[in-house]
Amino acid sequence: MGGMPDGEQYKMDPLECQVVAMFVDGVRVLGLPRSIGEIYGLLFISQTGLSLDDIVQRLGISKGSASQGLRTLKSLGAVRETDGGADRRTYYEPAIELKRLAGGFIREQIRPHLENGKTKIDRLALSAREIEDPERRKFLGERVERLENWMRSGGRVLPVLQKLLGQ
Amino acid sequence: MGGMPDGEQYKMDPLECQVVAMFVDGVRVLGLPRSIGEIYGLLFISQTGLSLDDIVQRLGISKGSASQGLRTLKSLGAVRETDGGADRRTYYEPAIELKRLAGGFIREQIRPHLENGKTKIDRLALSAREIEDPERRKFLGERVERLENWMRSGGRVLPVLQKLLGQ
DNA sequence: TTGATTGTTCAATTTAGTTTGAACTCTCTG
DNA sequence: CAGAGAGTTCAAACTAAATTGAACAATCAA
Repeated sequence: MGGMPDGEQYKMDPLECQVVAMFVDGVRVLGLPRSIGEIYGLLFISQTGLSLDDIVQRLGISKGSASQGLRTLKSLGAVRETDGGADRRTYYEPAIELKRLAGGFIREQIRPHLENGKTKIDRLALSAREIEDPERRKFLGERVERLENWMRSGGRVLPVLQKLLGQ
Repeated sequence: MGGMPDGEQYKMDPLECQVVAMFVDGVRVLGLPRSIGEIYGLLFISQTGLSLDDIVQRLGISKGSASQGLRTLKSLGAVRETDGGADRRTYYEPAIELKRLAGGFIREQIRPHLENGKTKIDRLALSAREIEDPERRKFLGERVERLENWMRSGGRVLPVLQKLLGQ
């Protein structure tokens, strides 16, 4: 009789909220959606793996959001699945080694853009060579070269980054 | 009689459009608004400095957007102003050294978040020490330590990054 | 001082991106 | 095979962020 209404029993405590809010801020810098930060933050501060339903309950977000967020986190290598034993559910745990997190982010979010950029610059270089006016053509050639330099620098930096972050 | 309608005479040519589109993509990765990419891209591919009105005309964006975009680019050190001689207008030119661009971005966008994160972790560490349950307290202490490590790594990486990008 | 020109500000609007939730698939159990 | 539980999908609703544009400030010239 009486007692706590359904849905109240899984709320996060203030400290957990603090951590979740911190990660929400953190992922915004990386250009990822809020829910990703919430989910990772909750996992980060939880002592045991959590199921999709646990996450939905504690964060008060929809199953759809949680499912999509977990998919992204998996693709980034930021969470891993563990089999719940007898239970039919999947449980999720966070990867907490910076090396792994940074590696996943670089692989999934940065490298593709670098590749893409290189392709675009190649196309640009072709267009630039077609320009009639020699002075303009020379200028464009210099700019294209500059862009190619930027890309080379980017390519050189990433492995160093990963190395430094890998402890 | 006849002739080109007003507003047509300053449109960008296809190659300029290509470059602008490339930079629009580029800045999105950095979490900056589209207009920033458009403006920087246009300046990057222009042989002479451009006034605010030039930018408005060629990109077909509002004066407000151009003004705000230029402010951000200035704060990032990505454009510099040149005085238009007799002209009362200010002209803008792009900074094209990767070192300068990366340095500005790190200073304006990354460092502040790192500082902010450190503050939040300090507060978190205090909260964590108040927890009654010793097992939970120990776990939280470990997580906080992990966060502090991440921040330290971040702090170490930035100078190296700048060095590598500085040619 | 008045009018013209350049650039800024910010409330309202528009756009882009995220979240929801109902419908669906898959798999397991009895 | 029917039904229940777990998880996914995606169109629609919602929210956050960028852009517009009109009013405003600042500066200069006559």
